[in-house]
Amino acid sequence: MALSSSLLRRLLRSSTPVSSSSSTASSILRATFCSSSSSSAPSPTESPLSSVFGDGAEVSNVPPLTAPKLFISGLSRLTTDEKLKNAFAPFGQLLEAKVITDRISGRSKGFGFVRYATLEEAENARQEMNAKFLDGWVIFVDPAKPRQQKPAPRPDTDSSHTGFTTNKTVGWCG
DNA sequence: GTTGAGCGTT
Repeated sequence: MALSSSLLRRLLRSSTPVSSSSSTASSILRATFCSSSSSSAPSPTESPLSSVFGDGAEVSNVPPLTAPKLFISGLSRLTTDEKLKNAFAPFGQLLEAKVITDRISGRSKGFGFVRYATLEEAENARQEMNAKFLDGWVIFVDPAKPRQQKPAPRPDTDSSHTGFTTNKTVGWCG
């Protein structure tokens, strides 16, 4: 089933810590893989959902990316741009790989961005690096949202200079 | 020196 990394993250993070304080991520991964593997759900009756989706429509495949830009979350605070770059380098040509760091504290915020040359490389890297270990933390790869669509919208054109002369034009016809 | 929600600077 197609599970958004965000949702997964929420569930994992909000869930109470396991008894083992050591391998928290391992259990998470195992749970993730187990859920997708165990398709032997004893359903007494046919699931209505399957009929809704119709035949031919498979939910197992995730929708393709719309941009070669990926949003990496779950990074360790020790992870830097270089580590991220080295981690996503063998999956394609990285046009840009940067870990977002707070300008005040100067440390990584825990997420970063990677941009590939083509969507194929991005998809490959995403499917290959999604829910993988990096610096001891499980990272999640998701399509990045556009930072700013239109930075400078210019609705006005002729009202450049402060229009005070317009008053004269009106003419109060007195 | 560090523990966890989220989308970056030019």
